[in-house]
Amino acid sequence: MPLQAVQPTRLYRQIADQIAELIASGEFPAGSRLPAERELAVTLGVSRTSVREAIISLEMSRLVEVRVGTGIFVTAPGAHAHSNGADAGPGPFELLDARRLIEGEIAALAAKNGKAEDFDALQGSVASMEAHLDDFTRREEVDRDFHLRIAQATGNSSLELVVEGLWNQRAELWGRLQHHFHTADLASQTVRDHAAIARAIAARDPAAARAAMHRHITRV
Amino acid sequence: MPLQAVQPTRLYRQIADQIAELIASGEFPAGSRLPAERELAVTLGVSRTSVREAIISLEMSRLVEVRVGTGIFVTAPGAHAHSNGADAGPGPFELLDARRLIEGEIAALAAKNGKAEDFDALQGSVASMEAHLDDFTRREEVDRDFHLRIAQATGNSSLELVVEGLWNQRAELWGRLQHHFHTADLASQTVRDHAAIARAIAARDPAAARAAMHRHITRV
DNA sequence: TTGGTCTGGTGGTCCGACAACTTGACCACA
DNA sequence: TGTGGTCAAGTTGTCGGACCACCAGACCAA
Repeated sequence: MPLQAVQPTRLYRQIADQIAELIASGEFPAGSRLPAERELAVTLGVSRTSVREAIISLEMSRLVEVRVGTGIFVTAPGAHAHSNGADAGPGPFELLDARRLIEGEIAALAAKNGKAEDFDALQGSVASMEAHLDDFTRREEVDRDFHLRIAQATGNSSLELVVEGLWNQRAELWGRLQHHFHTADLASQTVRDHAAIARAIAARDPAAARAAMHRHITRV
Repeated sequence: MPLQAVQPTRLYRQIADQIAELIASGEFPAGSRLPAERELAVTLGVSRTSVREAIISLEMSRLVEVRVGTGIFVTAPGAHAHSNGADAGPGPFELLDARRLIEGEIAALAAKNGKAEDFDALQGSVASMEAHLDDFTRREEVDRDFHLRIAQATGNSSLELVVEGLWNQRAELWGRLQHHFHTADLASQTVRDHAAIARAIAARDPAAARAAMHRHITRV
């Protein structure tokens, strides 16, 4: 197994992850106020600058809303319905259904068309996720990357764009969703699922690949 | 019209927008390096802190990639090609392959889940195309509309977005492709194909719907 | 009751400093 | 020749402190 690249973990990401997890765990319910930036900085033992950067990244993910002079608030689910009005967007179950259908077929096609280097890349992605089991943000990136690589393995860049679109839908959903189940259990389950999918694809078994992908997404 | 609420514009937002526009306009091509943070700060007449916050927001949007100790780079990976003219993007055959795979499955699902009103809409779309056989632009619209309605018939708005994405890819392709075969023959063949697909879906026959869609796209 | 003022707390921005890192040039040694 | 070490310049990362604008609530006077 080749060595994998390491990269420095930036502080603001760790902070953002911690806060995101607290929100997900219900420590900070939707609509509640977070501690002040200065207070967070002292509590976390970092500078206010870093806290601010973390808050901005959370704001970008629509997890949090900053009100000048007042405080930082956990985004309430129905908050931006007013500005968007009619555009409800697809629900999480629709998205998962769509992914099961499409990514299942793509996995099958990847098993048929994939090349050795694609299989290696998938294997590497699984290993990378295993190595970052406790890094929430990193895990999300690797997860997305894994599914994109499968699409890449089909040799069809159009399909790659389709999968990218699906993940963008997912990102949009993220802001509207209140709770997030991100336990250690689920993370390791995801790793196992990914490994199974990678195996089926590498074995060039389209039916097994499709089935493994279906199982994976159903479980999610 | 009553007064509308004003909101304070935060600096990092304005900066991020400016940089994003420069990237979109090709001023900073994919893969190129942005000026250093300090330099940007001087150029924009703001503090480095604000520039950093803007960069983080761009990083969150995957528009930009920060390499510690080296610089800030416009995200380049060979995946997509919107702003970069040199990059090939998906070819027409890739796109058709992708459409055959995905729209085939969607047609099958539409046959399973579709409602009577969906079938009517499809039927209406076919009739509309028949009525505008010699109007090129109108035909294109109806064609796109037909495929979108099928996705709609699945009752899954996520899939609708996927099909929309595929047609956007197609639109982009046209910008690069000069000529098109648009004979009267092909037009009437398309009408017949669409009619066959609509029939199969209305008959709630998933296998037939998938097969009809495959035949249609293969012919194109 | 109404409107003004004050006050404490909050986020927004700026500045200067230093640490950690990357890169390339240069140099000593085998 | 080339291998590895050292150094310097430039970059992002983090820090602490400072000041400003803004918000909310308390308080007060007409």
